[in-house]
Amino acid sequence: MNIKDLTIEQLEEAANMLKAIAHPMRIAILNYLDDGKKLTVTEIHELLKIEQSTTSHHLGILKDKGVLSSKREGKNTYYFLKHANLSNIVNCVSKCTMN
Amino acid sequence: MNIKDLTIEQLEEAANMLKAIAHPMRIAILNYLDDGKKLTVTEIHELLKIEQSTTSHHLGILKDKGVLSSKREGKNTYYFLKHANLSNIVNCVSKCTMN
DNA sequence: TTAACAAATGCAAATATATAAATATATTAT
DNA sequence: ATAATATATTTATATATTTGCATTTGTTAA
Repeated sequence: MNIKDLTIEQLEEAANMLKAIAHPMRIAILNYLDDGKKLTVTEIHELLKIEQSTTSHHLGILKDKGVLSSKREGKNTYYFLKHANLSNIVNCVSKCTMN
Repeated sequence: MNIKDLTIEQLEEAANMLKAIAHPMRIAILNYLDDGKKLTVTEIHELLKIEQSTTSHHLGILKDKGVLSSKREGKNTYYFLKHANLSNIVNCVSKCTMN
């Protein structure tokens, strides 16, 4: 299938995924989750110094749009990249800002 | 410089770039502009079957955020990718939708 | 300079998103 | 069952984005 022939639904799915990533705090989250790292909501909330509810909200968006997965272990929920290659997107754009 | 140490300004710039891309019509536009192709506003407006002003608006956003460049030739303005590697982002996300 | 075409801009209404405070739910230990 | 901790959800307000119509600006040819 040619990439130019994406249906409107596929374009929307791709856009939703990118939209999920396209936020300063969510990019910062993804930068911490490279190399298969797994972090809890509290760890991320402390690393980024943002509200717990805001952190949970951002993680929910990333999970809902297929960027992250999560796994509960006791009281904690660990979040991690669903597809390792999604790091490339963040790396690529982040590098564009380092000139 | 470590990618984890991006400043808030750099995170915002990266987010703005991704936000520019993260729209169904704009992804469709970028899919047409691979391999260094150059297309006019009218060509894109006809290919995508969207209003001329809407097309121009989307192209303006992509240019403003550093995704596209443009070059006027007579009555036409040609738009093209500013950095060839930005195709990777679109390819990567688009492929995620083709499973 | 006027007509015709190409592209960009101003505007308004509809829709979507971000944030944080407050509250609710889930899990574990006592 | 209660307390303590971790996470998620609800809600409200503020802000941003999308779209197309109408208009304006830029360019070429007659």
